[in-house]
Amino acid sequence: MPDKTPSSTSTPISPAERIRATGARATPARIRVLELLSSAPVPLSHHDVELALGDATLDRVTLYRVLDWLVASGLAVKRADERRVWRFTLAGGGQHHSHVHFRCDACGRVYCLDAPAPIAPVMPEGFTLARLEFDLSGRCADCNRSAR
Amino acid sequence: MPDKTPSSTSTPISPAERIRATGARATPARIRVLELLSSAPVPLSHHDVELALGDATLDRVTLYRVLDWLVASGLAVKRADERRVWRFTLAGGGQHHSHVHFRCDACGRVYCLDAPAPIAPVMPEGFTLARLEFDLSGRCADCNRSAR
DNA sequence: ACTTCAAATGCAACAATGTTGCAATTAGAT
DNA sequence: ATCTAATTGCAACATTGTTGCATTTGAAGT
Ligand SMILES: [Mn+2]
Ligand SMILES: [Mn+2]
Ligand SMILES: [Zn+2]
Ligand SMILES: [Zn+2]
Repeated sequence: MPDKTPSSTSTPISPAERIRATGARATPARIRVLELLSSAPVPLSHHDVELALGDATLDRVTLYRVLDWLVASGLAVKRADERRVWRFTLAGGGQHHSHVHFRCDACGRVYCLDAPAPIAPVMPEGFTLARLEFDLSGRCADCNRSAR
Repeated sequence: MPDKTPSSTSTPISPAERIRATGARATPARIRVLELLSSAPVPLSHHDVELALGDATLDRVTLYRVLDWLVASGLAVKRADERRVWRFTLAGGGQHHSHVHFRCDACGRVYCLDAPAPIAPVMPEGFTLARLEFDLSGRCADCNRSAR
């Protein structure tokens, strides 16, 4: 049964459409950046996006504004990585969360452990839990070895 | 029974002594900053220290170097706060670790839950676990209420 | 198609935070 | 008191982020 939804085609919503759906203008800058976030396998920093845009470069300030607008409009999510760099991901896809990470205090590398995420504690009344992250730190094998 | 430790007085080790114990020079800059960290009830940022130094101001770069040296020498610990500002604490006091935090995505406030810290997973061979942190995020009661 | 105008952009200027190179100073050993 | 490597101060630079304002443009209406 293909496409029975009233007043919509079966085509997945395009970046431009998702932008217009918020009531704002679908500009090339927003479309291009949203496309990048959509296809990126990992969260992108401001700098990553700058590089990925290549010759079709946006003004630096415009890019800051586009990224923040995407977040404000609910289309993207902004998170600081372990090096305190802001990274942006497409909103909605809850699948990448609940990781268990180990950060080496010596070399800074981050390891993604495949331990099961711990069970969420009971939240205080009225709180909504969206994401849960378990971060461990210490020294990695490499650094322990080279330290003697 | 006061003070029976061999070759030491009962006086707590002074900042200058702790610095010399590392083999480095006890300079006014290092002593002053270490004193500040010792008496601070909360982790201090570079800027906090600048302000606290008042008229006895150090050069900005020297302060960066002193703080980083304190960390490298093991006398202090450097951690990013939830606003991505580096904050420094006296090392050793292990009591503040293994907290469970909740950060509200809407208002940014951080709540310190009193849930028990989860059990550490088995570490890969050669890894040393130093600290473990369980971070939850979502919306707090205040923000959920005002959102409707 | 043409007009209209708030929304979005580009650009210049600024601010905050952190880094590097190097000459001058100084802690602490002899 | 002298000596010297460790530390400091300063100038210059880099990166990341913000603000004000003149110009351009998406898209709604004609
Ligand atoms: Mn860049
Ligand atoms: Mn400052
Ligand atoms: Zn390591
Ligand atoms: Zn809140």
